[in-house]
Amino acid sequence: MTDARILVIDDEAPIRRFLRVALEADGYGVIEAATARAGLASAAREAPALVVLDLGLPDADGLSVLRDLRGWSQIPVLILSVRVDEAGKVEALDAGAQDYVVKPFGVKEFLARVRSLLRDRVSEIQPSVLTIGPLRIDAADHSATLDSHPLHLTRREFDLLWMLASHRGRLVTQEMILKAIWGTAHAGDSQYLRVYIRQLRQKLRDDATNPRFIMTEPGIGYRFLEGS
Amino acid sequence: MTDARILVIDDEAPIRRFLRVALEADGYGVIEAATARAGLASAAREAPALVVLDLGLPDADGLSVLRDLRGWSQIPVLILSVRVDEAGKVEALDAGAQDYVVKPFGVKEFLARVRSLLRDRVSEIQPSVLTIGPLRIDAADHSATLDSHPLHLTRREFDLLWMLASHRGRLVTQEMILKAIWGTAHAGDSQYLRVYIRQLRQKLRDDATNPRFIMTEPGIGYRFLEGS
DNA sequence: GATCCCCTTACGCATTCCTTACGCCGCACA
DNA sequence: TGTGCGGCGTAAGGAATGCGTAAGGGGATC
Repeated sequence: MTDARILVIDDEAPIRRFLRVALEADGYGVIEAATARAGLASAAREAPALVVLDLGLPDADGLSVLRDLRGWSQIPVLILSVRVDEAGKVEALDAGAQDYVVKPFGVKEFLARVRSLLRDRVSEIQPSVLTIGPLRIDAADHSATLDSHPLHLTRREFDLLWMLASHRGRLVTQEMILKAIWGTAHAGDSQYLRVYIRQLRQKLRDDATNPRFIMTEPGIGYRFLEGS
Repeated sequence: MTDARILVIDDEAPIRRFLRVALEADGYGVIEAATARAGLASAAREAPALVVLDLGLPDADGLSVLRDLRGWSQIPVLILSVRVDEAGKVEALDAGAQDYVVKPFGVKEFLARVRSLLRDRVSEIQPSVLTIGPLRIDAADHSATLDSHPLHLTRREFDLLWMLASHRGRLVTQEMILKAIWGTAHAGDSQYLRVYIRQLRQKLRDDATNPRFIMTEPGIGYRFLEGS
């Protein structure tokens, strides 16, 4: 039915498994993350169509995950929580969540809410494999090939490539990239970016002054050029 | 805060009044309809930003209103209902509703859900692209074209162009521009302005004495002329 | 213990920004 | 009609910033 991928951020393995089974039965791909840190990293690397976020994470306040995410992404977020009080709901929704479901919940309602969230955004859903000219990028197994030859990319390099390529044609600001890959605390360290952009370009056999792939937008950020 | 108008379709006058008071307190305009028929007519006539639909209407099944609406409109719909069972929720959400709130409900949560639904549509309402005659300016892209030819603008030049063009037709004082682009500390350095106005005009092929775009208002500021 | 990856620093170069200088025009005033 | 003045437009050069590039240290992994 659909190849939309959904990121589930929850520290409890049974709940993750429960959600995985339910979502996969509806035809979605599921990515799991057990911690806030891993969840944010996955959100940046995988560009899922939806994030299901449990607020009861051990390593960080769930809302801080949401706020961090909203610093660089508009991916819709469905919150799971045991809190039934209004203040908690209001806080989460105002922090940028699209929906809020109280545990325990019915799986049919949950799936219906997921369908509703994804329905209006079908056109924005990223496939897990991008093909741009001679370049092929697979988010599922973090591999990339250029002219059918495998590219040996490090994690940071792949994250950066995916971030740019999944926004192909559009401008991506330095701040967005830094927040997504290095975290909000490093939003000003643009030097990181220059170093990794350089390494990426080298592996893509790209030229900074006459780029095939990564175009610099001086003072703003970068843009991945659209393949013909 | 906002001038979005919300259509409330509910047959019970006290509930309509209750919702009106709450929504207006949050700065929305409210349109009331007491029947399915009147609600659909209002939705078509007023093009509200959001529809709040109570399923317990006397003259028609609430879901039929929703399905009718979805036949010709993508206005987001928030459902109110007394039904707590999953089947009812699933049916409504799958019929095209964006959210489903069970009565009785907390007004704070309700308002937060309204904000959430309207938040995502702001970008659609407020486009980042200006088109003025042969000139096209895209704020999200930081790009501009003149007669379909790309303009190579520096950051300052683009900021200045956007400042003027987004106030098209209206007078913009030197002080406003200087404070916005160079900061309050440079509110008196009108020489900056003259230099960058000059560069902008050059790139826009504009003539200071007989301008197509940027008209000087001596002693006060500048005005971006309206395209015909 | 070797390798790989990430972070960090340094430096040259190009672009952009700021700053200064000067000419023109209209206006006021004599 | 001449003169001074203020505001604007224009030109050019030095300062500052931002980008690309190279290289090396520290820590994790195997």
